[in-house]
Amino acid sequence: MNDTKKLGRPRTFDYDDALMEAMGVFWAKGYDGASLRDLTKAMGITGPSMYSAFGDKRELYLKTIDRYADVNGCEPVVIFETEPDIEKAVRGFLEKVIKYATDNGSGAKGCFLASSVSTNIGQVEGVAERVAAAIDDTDRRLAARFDEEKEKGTLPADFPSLERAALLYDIRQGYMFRGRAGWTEEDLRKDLDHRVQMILSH
Amino acid sequence: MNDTKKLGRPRTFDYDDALMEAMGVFWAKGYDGASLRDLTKAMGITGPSMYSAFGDKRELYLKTIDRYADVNGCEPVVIFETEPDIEKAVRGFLEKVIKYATDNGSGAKGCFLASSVSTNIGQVEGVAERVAAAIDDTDRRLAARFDEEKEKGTLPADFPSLERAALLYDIRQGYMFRGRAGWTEEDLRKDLDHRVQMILSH
DNA sequence: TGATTTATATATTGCTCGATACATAAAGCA
DNA sequence: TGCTTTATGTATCGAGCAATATATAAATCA
Repeated sequence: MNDTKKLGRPRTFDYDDALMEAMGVFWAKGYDGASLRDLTKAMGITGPSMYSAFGDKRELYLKTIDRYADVNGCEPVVIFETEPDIEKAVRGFLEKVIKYATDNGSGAKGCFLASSVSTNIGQVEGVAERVAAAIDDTDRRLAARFDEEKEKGTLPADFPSLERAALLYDIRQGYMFRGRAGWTEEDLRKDLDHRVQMILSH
Repeated sequence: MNDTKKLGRPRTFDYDDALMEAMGVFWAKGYDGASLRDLTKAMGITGPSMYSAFGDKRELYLKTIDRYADVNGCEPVVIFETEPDIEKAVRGFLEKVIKYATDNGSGAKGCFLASSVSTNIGQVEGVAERVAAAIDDTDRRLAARFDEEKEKGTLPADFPSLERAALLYDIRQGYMFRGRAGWTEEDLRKDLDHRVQMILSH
């Protein structure tokens, strides 16, 4: 679209790489906790470069969200979509969610959107719409998989795909919440069987 | 225990009232968003009085949490405990949650703990333990009601009270999340019947 | 080459934050 | 009535924040 050659000194850093680094900082420290110093240091650029390339802190944040939504589908959802057996898919989804929710390793717990960004909904303008779109998208992706199973006959024709998809999503949110409050992987795994059964019950 | 008369000038404001005012500010603006100016103005006291009476901002926050946990049981839970008919109790619980989650009136959405405090778990020391205790307490209160129904014979003897209680709690968390992201009451009410049925299914 | 344009680096801005030093007011105790 | 203790009010602290002004470096275009 815009093929016109650019004038002036070219950027000396990679835009997308810098965005990914910024995402990591926001993920680990949250929006308020991530200072411009933290961000620009991780991105390997100086303050003015950040402002000229991304606008301001808020715009940078929104851009990391958009990038995440475009590229990184949350891993649990990908597992749910690719595992052939539907019961294993549901179980695999929840197991991955539990792993994410209780992994203290990197400092970046859970799905960026569901776990980190979601806490800034009321605080940073533009976040709510993006989170809402992400929830909607995930609901639909999960429901689509259930619909496939209905066509294959693995699930009954009257299986309420969208309701179960939304329930699965909310269960994920519950796990994330409990994980952040200190529940261990072992704790959360206790009613895994029960929940898999509930999701697929008819 | 400590009946010794106090020396010196007595406090000219009511401790508990000030705490409730502070809670309102934290509720509406979050921990970071609530500045000392906001807090002391709402409490009707000056900075030094706040520090001498409550310690610092973080301690004030923790004290509002403890006070909320002691006094204000979340209204949905109370409804669930008092409504005689178990199906109406579950429905009433969820309806109240949806109301809370989508009410834009006061600026203080949802349960203070589940909706506001929970977003600061990783950020403010001492919050995680309190939230964990609150989840645990709520799980048990919900499960206790199911157990009562089992004794009355309204629910089957093998009804998994604790699992359903935890599920009910996580559904609440999901509603809160969607509400904050912009879902309307009408949106959330759509699969209310489905979820009531799931919670009570056997 | 010189002119233009854009990115970078240094240094610094004004602001708000949480927290306090200081002096004063008001209580109990002798 | 002093003396001690605690709360209050004013005024302000240093730190850290997001954001910029200014000058310099590196590219394209004539």
